[in-house]
Amino acid sequence: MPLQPGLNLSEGALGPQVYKHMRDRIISGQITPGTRISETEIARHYEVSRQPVREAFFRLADAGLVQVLPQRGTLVRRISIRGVTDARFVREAIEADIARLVAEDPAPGTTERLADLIEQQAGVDGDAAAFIRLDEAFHHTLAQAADKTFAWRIVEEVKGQMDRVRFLSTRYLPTERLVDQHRAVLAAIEARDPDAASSAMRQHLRGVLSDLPEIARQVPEFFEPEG
Amino acid sequence: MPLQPGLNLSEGALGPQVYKHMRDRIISGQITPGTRISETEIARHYEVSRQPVREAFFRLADAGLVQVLPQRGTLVRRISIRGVTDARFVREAIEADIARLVAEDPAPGTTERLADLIEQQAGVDGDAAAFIRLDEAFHHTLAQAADKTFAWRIVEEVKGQMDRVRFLSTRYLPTERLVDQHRAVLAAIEARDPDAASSAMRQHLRGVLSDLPEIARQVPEFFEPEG
DNA sequence: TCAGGGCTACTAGTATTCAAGTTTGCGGGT
DNA sequence: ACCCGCAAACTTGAATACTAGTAGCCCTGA
Repeated sequence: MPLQPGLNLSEGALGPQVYKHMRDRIISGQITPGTRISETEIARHYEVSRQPVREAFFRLADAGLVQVLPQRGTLVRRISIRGVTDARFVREAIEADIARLVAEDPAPGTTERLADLIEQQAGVDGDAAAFIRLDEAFHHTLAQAADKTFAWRIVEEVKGQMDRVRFLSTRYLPTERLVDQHRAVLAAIEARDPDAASSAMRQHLRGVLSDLPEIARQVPEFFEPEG
Repeated sequence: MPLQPGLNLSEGALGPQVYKHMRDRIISGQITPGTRISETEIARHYEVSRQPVREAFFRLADAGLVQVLPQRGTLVRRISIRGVTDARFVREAIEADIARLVAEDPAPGTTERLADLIEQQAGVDGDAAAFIRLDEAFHHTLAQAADKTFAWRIVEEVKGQMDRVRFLSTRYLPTERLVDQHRAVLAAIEARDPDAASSAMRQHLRGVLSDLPEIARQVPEFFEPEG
């Protein structure tokens, strides 16, 4: 008899479950930025005690998704343009090097798997969540091919900030262009051209946020007031 | 009437204080890797309740410094060669790009500050902790000059694994060579040569761990058995 | 009407208690 | 002497109780 909203039961610790759930809700925009949430409120919602919720909040705060104000409350951070571009910087640095490594020596089966993912992406139409999932799979596959699972953890940690923006641009996601960019990365890898792979990845990750200013203009209430 | 070992009082939350303290103790090798520690034990030691200690343990686990085994105990992770090189990979990717940015457009006063730090480093003799502190200041200054404080947070998170090794090589720290590498980075920046700055940084960060295998051979009990 | 002060309701931080699972060691039986 | 099994003493996970501090509201007084 767990709970009504998501689902928690005796399969694994509660803290991480709450974290994942809250993280998804924030990144996907189900919780409006600026909303004030409280530990007790969330605890009631999931029908657990404050303890696991606190753990989740810590990690969310580390990820920059919420802001804890002692004795005052916790609120969902608005998207900071600065924060998003900073996240992109880190991600670009890491993934450019990963692409380089893969191009130098691709693990067997890598190119096939990447090509398959790209095809699936080309077939997606309109479903932003599905596309983002496939996009994540593409990048994750590259990281695995380079045998850099730890680096991928860092990327994941940072990626959330970028995905928040991408969920906002649901209808405007230029999937065509993104798929082409993935193709460019794959082509460079197949050509065993590390420099090309690296720069294709950089171009891709910069392009992902090309419409950031436009989105910030359209939904200003989701964004931190400019500094 | 706080406590005997470190010091905690009514200035800030206890959790972060415990985290910092434990982190330092682990990174500097004061707690032997493989040691089993328990929340209650540490709580008694700091004369606080288990709650803040738990928070600290979470973050230490995230940083890969401890391993929490439910219902069994928590133990200080041994140094994993794989983990250290993975950390270096991430750090190299980020800091190479930072060095590139700084070389493209150094903030005013940057080169002077870097030169000053290098001089201080050259003067250090034998004191590993002091040298590591100055080394950190050098890299931190670069990050600030590139206006990448967020990226620096990631670097810090990852740096711990590398510093553990460096603390072990107290006497063998080739400070001369490291200072020279810093000079190379600075020279590239002063020459406004982004490519040179980037590759000098990469070379530096790879060199830092050149004696890693040797150290692992000398103090095998600090290291994870090879996979 | 407006300004000031105190009270109340709510927040997160901390401490304490309870629960569930694992390890360890002792003791009896073979 | 050895092995099996049970029980007690740990461990962390979760829930509850308590503390301290903030903010906002209402009431009072001018």
